[in-house]
This record gives sequence, structure tokens and C-alpha cells, in this order.
Amino acid sequence: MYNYAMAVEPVAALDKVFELASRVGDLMHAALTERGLTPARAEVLLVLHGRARPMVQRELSQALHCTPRHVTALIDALEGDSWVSRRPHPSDRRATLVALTEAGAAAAERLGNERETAAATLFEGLPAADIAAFMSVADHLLTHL
Amino acid sequence: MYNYAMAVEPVAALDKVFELASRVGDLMHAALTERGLTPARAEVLLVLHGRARPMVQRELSQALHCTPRHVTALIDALEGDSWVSRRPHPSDRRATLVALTEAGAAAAERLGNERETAAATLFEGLPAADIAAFMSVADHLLTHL
DNA sequence: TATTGTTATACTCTATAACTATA
DNA sequence: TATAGTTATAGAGTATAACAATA
Repeated sequence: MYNYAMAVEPVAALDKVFELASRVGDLMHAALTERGLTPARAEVLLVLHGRARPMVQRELSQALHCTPRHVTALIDALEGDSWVSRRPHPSDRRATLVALTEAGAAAAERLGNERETAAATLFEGLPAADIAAFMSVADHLLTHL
Repeated sequence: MYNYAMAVEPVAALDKVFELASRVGDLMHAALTERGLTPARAEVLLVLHGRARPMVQRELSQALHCTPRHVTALIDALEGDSWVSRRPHPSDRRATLVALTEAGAAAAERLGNERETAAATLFEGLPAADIAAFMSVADHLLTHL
């Protein structure tokens, strides 16, 4: 018996990716707002936490794919809320070192943990083969962009 | 033989969704910029084209999930570039009817076509079963949000 | 001469609140 | 009294350009 529903519309599949990203993004945005963070600022905390060392703003602009100007604004805001601190670079007097405060490191740690448990919950109950196929399709799309 | 790589990290899978959405979004953004459009403004054109009739701004704000204030700004910009036109509602003098101009309708038509061919190209060569699994996982995630 | 971070400026997305005209 | 759209205001992301201090 033929299954006429088998042919998948590529546009619909791509739309699903956007809807997924949008809905998950909205949830994360809401969770971050509760803590006085924004997605871009949270990303700074996560990058700093991942590197596990102070970073020069120039490094941050490269890691975040944003302009030095934007880094200035992000660090201004994060410093104002005591998530990070600035201090002069010891050998290069043009540069500024940005480090997580204790509060910032704790927040980054929590954010990472919550992201993991949320993702695990979401994928719970799905057949491993389907998840593998999902990843394989995603990889195919990413490499063909 | 055991395959130690079989267990998929849910966080990695979710990250792929974001990377995918971000990369595709960047491409679309660049394509729109060339035509003097932004994603939000292009969405207005597509919605108007989909409904195939003039819409009141209030309708647009609901269809776009944005505030009436934002609709005013979007239509101001689109009208300034002659993609859409405003005219008074015939029976409700509070309301404004927004219609695509010929240029706007043509642009919406092109955007839709290009989206379809791009999506088809992207998914080309993938096993139908994998695409089906991809959709199934995406649906599972969307319903469990 | 090149690089780091800043000030200056601008555009877009987005939201809330107050207001006007109309229903 | 409620609704449609506007003005006013604001915060956030993003970008370019010019500039000062330093390398």
C-alpha cells in the first residue's frame, strides 16, 4: 500500500527548525529575564565559564562573533550588575581583562546545568535511532549551507 | 561490538537546532538586506501575500505576534519603500487597510519561491526515512515544550 | 603602523503607556 | 466603554566610523 503522506515538504521541515529554535529561545529568554540577564549577556557568562580564565575584550568579540563596540556595551551592563569585573591587562596596557565574579561563575554554572537537564527531559522517550537520524539530517543541512 | 558513540547528548542536539536556525537565518537576512528588506518586514509581505487580501493593522499585529506599535513602524517603513499602501477602511473609520503594491506582491511571490527551492536543494539527497525521523523528533520536541 | 577599547551615531526589533478618533 | 492606530519613551542587539592610548 502506498503512503502518499511519505513525501516530506522541505519547506515545512525547515519551518519546524525555526519554530523549534524560536520556542526554545522564548523559554530561555524568559528564564534569563527572571535573573536580570539577556541571551547575549548570558552567552558572555557561558563563554567566560567555558574558557575558565579571564579574557581580553578582543577575544570575547571573536568568540561571540560580535563587534568590539557591542562587547563594550555587554561588559558595561554585566559589570554594572556585578556578574563580571574588569581589570587592566598586566603587560598590555591597551587591553582589559574581563573575569567572572563569584556570582557570575555560579550563575554560569547553574545555567549550564539547567540547559542540560532541560535538554535531557525534552529528548526523553525518543527512540535512539530517531535521534541519530535527527542528528544526521541536521549535520547534512549544516554542511550543505 | 559496542558503539560508545551511540548515546547522543541532548544538549548537542538542541545546539544543532539553534545553529541551524541561526545559519539559515543569516542567509535569509543577507538575501533580504540586498533588497532593502528586514526579516520582520519580509514577514509582513509574506503574511499579506498568504491572505491574498488587504488587512487591517490590528489583524497584522495578531498574525505577526507583535504589538500594534510595532505594526505601525513596520508599515511606515514598508510604505516608505512602496512595498505596501495604506488606505482608509470603508466602513470603520478608525481602521486602516494595508495592501501589497504590485512591487510588494511580486517580491512576496519571489521570496516564497526562493524559499521553496532553497529548502528543496538543502534536503536533496537525504534518505526519506531520515527526513521522516527528523520531522518526528521535531514534532515530539514541539509538543513537549 | 597596527591594535585595543571607547565615544559617537544610527537602525532595527520589541515593549509599555498615554492619547485621539471612532465605534 | 471599548477598539484602532498613533505618539512618546525606552531597552536591547547590531553595525560603522572616528579617535585616544598603547604596542
